[in-house]
Amino acid sequence: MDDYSENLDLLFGALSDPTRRGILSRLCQGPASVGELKEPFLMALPNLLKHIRLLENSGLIETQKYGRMRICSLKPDALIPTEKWLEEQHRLMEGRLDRMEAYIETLKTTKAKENPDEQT
Amino acid sequence: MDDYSENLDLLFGALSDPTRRGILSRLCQGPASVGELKEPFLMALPNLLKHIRLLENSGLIETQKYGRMRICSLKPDALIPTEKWLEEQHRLMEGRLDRMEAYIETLKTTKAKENPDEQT
DNA sequence: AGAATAGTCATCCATAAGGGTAACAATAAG
DNA sequence: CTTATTGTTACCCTTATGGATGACTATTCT
Repeated sequence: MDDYSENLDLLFGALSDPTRRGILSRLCQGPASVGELKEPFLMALPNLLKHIRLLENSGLIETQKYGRMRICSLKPDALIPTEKWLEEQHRLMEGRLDRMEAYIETLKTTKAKENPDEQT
Repeated sequence: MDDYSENLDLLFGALSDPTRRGILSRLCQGPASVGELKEPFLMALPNLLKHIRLLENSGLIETQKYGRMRICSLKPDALIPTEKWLEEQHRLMEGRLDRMEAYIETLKTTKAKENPDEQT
């Protein structure tokens, strides 16, 4: 469950742009050509292509040429690593949030007195 | 449930870096100072501070000064928008993936014959 | 006061993002 | 063959990222 690490950069990075999230949402309704995907956006085609390439590179979509058009489609399992990471965060967080005030109190009262070996 | 849109950029962007994900995971175990957060990483403090500032700006963490140290802590609900977005994607995807081959077949066989009103 | 510690600010650098335009395939249609 | 459509490549520009360093502030310790 740590094999995804490298890919998480690309996945979360791909999701960090509204154009790309829009493309993904649209592809949920089925595959679409580059031109179709461009429709809702004002930007020029080459820019949209760059987003598509980035999505492809992240593994979130795949594309295929049919004649002169390129059809893009979702790779539905591609989001799983991101969901796993988020779940893991929740697991780690479990029941540990209430330690916050206690921790800060500890910092203010005990300071370094009892940890003489803690440096750097 | 669409109010999060602007913030998703920042949230997913914040998650797209291993250092920042590492910081978040560590903060699941409770608040920590800037120096403590730096420990596992090789980079210099100023760089780590930039990551912290970015996380803070994304709303994923909050920080507070206690004496000369800055204590960072998770804002536990901050990840919710990302989870909602992912869930929404799943909802949209529901049962629509099997249309893929059919769609492509349609493209190959019917072409534009029966859609004379479809342009641009 | 003086020294150590923890953090911060200012630069610098290389690369990537995200947008644009112009020119150029390649395929399809007439 | 000629033209239109669809996508692609090559640049350009501006800003953001992610790293590094050096100098500096603010607090704490002695």
